[in-house]
Amino acid sequence: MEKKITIYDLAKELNVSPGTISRSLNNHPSISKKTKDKVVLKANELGYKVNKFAVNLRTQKSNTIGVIIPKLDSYFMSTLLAGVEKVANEAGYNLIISQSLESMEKEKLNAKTLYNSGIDAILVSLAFNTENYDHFTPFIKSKIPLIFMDRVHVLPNCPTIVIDNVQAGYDATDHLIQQGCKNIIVITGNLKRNVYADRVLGYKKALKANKYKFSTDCIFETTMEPKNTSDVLGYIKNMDEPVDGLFILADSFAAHCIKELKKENYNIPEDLKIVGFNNDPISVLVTPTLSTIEYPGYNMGLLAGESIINQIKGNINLQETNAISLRHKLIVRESSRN
Amino acid sequence: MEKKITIYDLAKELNVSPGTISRSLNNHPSISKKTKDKVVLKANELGYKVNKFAVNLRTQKSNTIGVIIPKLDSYFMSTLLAGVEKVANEAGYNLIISQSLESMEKEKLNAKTLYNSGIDAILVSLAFNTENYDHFTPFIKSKIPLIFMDRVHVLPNCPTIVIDNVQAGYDATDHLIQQGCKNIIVITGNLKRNVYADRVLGYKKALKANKYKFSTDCIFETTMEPKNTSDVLGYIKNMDEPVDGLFILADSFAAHCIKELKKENYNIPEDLKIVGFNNDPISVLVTPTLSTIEYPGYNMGLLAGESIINQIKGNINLQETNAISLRHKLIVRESSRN
DNA sequence: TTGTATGCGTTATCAA
DNA sequence: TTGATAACGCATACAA
Repeated sequence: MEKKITIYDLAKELNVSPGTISRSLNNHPSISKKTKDKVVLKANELGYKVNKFAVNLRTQKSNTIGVIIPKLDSYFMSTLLAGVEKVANEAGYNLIISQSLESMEKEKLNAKTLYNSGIDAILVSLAFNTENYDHFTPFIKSKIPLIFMDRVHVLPNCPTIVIDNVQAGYDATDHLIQQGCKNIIVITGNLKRNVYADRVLGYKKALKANKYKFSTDCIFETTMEPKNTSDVLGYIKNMDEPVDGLFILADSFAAHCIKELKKENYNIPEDLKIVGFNNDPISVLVTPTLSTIEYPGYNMGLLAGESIINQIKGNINLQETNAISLRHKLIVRESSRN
Repeated sequence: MEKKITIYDLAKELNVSPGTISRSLNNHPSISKKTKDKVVLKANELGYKVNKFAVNLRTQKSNTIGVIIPKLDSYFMSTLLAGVEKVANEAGYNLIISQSLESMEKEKLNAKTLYNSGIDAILVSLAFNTENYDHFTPFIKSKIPLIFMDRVHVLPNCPTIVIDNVQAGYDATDHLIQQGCKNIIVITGNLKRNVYADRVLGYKKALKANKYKFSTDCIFETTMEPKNTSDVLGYIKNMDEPVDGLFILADSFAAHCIKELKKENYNIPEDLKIVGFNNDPISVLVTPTLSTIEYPGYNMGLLAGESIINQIKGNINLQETNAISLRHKLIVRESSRN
């Protein structure tokens, strides 16, 4: 382990050719068991370690998957990543992870870096404000598999892994309506992102199906940072009709809102019913416990990992699996119960 | 971008040698501005992209930092990682992240994989049950910088980045004592890990300083998974003397405990005062809000990133920076207030 | 079953 | 300021 041992050193030691060493180490079928054993033994003895740099150059592959996500420190994302990492690791792939910090510019840089670093495939969840997708074309042109997760965009040959956000939005809204809410407001993140836009779409559909009238006033867009709860409260208080239902598209922000609302003496669920999104652990710890949509982050990660590895290995039918949709579930808790 | 362009292609196009191309692209001082411009222009025109595999092989470096952490999906860890990633990214390094899932065996595998993959340095936070550290010796022997973060172990030439867990444990306990608690129980994770052992040590010190007697019954070790709250409750209820203080070494678990305790009609803080650890976002959302120790995960990540990069670049004095300790802070909230 | 020889795309040394 | 050439360590096509 002191000096770097190469296959040439082993070859010299054992009086065979470097080719034989290489083949033995890679368990090539043409090599006799005897030779293989001999080589492997010697390799361990001398502390031989393959030089991945050479292997990579030779094979033009890195056994590495790149990942771009908005932020590492969110419950959903870290759960998703945990899933991806598990699958990738088991399949012998490493993960290079970078965060866009919700900025398209950083996302572009990350994409470029990852492209140059020679990853075999890439997994992406888009930043809040990404509206140009040219930074992904190099991957497509070079036929490097690209899969979008959760915050997706439709690009040729790039499968997406999502839940049915429209239906989820519908389910949540319909539930609030069934609970008797008359004036339901949606608190959403950036509507450029499919996840939010689709949920809002579902909200509208549910209103329509229940013959409620829709008004754009009922949509409040925010960055969903804790400091912005006061904006939400201010907005709600100034509505003409009293608000009795809140559909907040992220549990963590919903939890902060609940805290503020309680301070202002709103009674939840009596005066105001709330449904969140994600089934973040916070949802069972907050008082009242938060109704929400279960969002299978870990499973999404597992699936994304499996899919991308299948694509790398070429054993997948792209046409058939262009958009994978995972199942969501409405979980009713105290915050929306009568 | 269609066919792979190499420096040879550029050389042929421009009638210069490949060496000149390489030097131009790397902004080597010996090349005239005119040639450089010409080369760069052509490179962009043809969509040239360096082959990192070749660069890595040639230079025997990968500009990549390996990371092993117990779990990606915890607030503290994802925050820590966010910090590391930021610094690394800005310095032009990629992060290869793998999780041990709290298992020493997986940690060993991860270490081996990362070692083989040719990372330039490695950052580690140990699994719950790691008690053998041989899997790190290859890095030390090969002089690959290794820094332990948070869950650390003292190994030659491996700096550690931590907070003063002993003092933090002392502060929390002393606070509970000052609030009038007579019988304080510590709920801890695996005591093999410095973070927990040290906090418990601080707890003992605080008892001693206040002339309280210590009993091993006052320490309850658990995996701190939500499902284990009932064990905690059972334990507390069966104590001879009524418990009036709880020092729970992780906010997330503390939050779950509070929920259970409230169900059992404990009054917090009247009957029972609680201090957690980490200043997890949950601590302000739970009712009552949770007193805790602020744990600077993001800053720890930044520092870890900076330190490891300094070490890679060789501009650091190892002796001087063997153990970096970050500042913690007791945050008093409702759960321990009189 | 094994050996030989070449190339993967760079960087760096030495000469010019 | 530039060119020629030799590594870097491995995998593989082709020969033996």
